[in-house]
Amino acid sequence: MSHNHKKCIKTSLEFAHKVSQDKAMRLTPQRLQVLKILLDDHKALGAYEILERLRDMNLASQTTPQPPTVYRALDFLLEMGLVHKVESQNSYYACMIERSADGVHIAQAFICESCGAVEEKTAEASVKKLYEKAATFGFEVNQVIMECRGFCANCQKQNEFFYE
Amino acid sequence: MSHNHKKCIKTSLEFAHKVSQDKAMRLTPQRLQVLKILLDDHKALGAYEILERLRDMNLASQTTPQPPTVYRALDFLLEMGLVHKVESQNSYYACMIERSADGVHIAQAFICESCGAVEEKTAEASVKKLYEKAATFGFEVNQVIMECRGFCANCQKQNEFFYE
DNA sequence: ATTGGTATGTTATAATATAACAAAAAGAGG
DNA sequence: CCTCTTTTTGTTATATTATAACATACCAAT
Ligand SMILES: [Zn+2]
Ligand SMILES: [Zn+2]
Ligand SMILES: [Zn+2]
Ligand SMILES: [Zn+2]
Repeated sequence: MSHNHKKCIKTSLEFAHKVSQDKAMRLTPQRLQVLKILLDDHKALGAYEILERLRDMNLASQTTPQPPTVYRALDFLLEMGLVHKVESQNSYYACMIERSADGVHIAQAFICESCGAVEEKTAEASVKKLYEKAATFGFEVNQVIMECRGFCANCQKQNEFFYE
Repeated sequence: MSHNHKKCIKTSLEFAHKVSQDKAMRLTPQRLQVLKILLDDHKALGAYEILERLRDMNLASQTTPQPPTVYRALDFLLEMGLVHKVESQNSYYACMIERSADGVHIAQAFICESCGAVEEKTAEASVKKLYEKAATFGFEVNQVIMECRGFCANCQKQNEFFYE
């Protein structure tokens, strides 16, 4: 997945500010810091990895960030739809799809088990089928979790020799 | 979800024995005990809930089961496709769909957030769409996780007054 | 019987997440 | 600006989920 990641970050941050304003929610410096850590690249990080980076970034400060700090920031960012959780590995990544006004949406994550990269895609088709299935037995859907684990195109190339 | 649960358990156990034989894997008493605990009803249990029940069942024995005992049994049952994990709540439930020879399959779990019941369905349509999406960017799928959280038909009925 | 693989028992600890409460900061209204 | 209320942050402790490591027991095949 090669792209202009600087621009990618810029767009995401602009959207984050916008959606926070719209919802009258406060994207405080701490929350922003966590978001930036996750935007750093397209990988999912565990809460304690985020904590480490947060500490690295705040060596000058008098206080050392603690776990609740990270989890609170994540709660906020998840709520705003700016970050998603990879349930199958208890890790978190910054949303990377173009969104309309509202930040909240169903994410479909493709997680590479070799390099750890996460590709997020919209999932209208699969989700539609899933809703149809739910309807067949009267299930009312609140939340959909779709995760796909495997190998990204890059890692397949790099490991071609395995298949010879 | 009303059905003949006695028969439901019987069928599942028979299948478990069969698939273990076929794969030359050993469905030992401990593993069987954990499976039976999960078959008890169509809910997902956490590993430590399973542990408690296991302890209750083995009060007579000299030894008290420990966490690794549960996790090892779960690893086995997951591997055999006899049990699935609900990634979004770190819990486990016994597979409840009719399966062909091989026990391993993609499960689609509908989890009621009110009563905790899990309905498992086959998900061919959604999964097909998901594979198609993966193909568009060369992603090689190893594992698919599909979980749907919401309210089952029963709980909707019982809470109708909420919507008045 | 010996051996090599598999399963279990046991202890300790790692990794993930939250409770609870105090202090500080921010926003709303006068 | 001052006060009140709500939200956010700091801090300590602890709950919850999962695995490492190593010893022992079991089982099956030579
Ligand atoms: Zn990018
Ligand atoms: Zn997203
Ligand atoms: Zn049943
Ligand atoms: Zn199943």
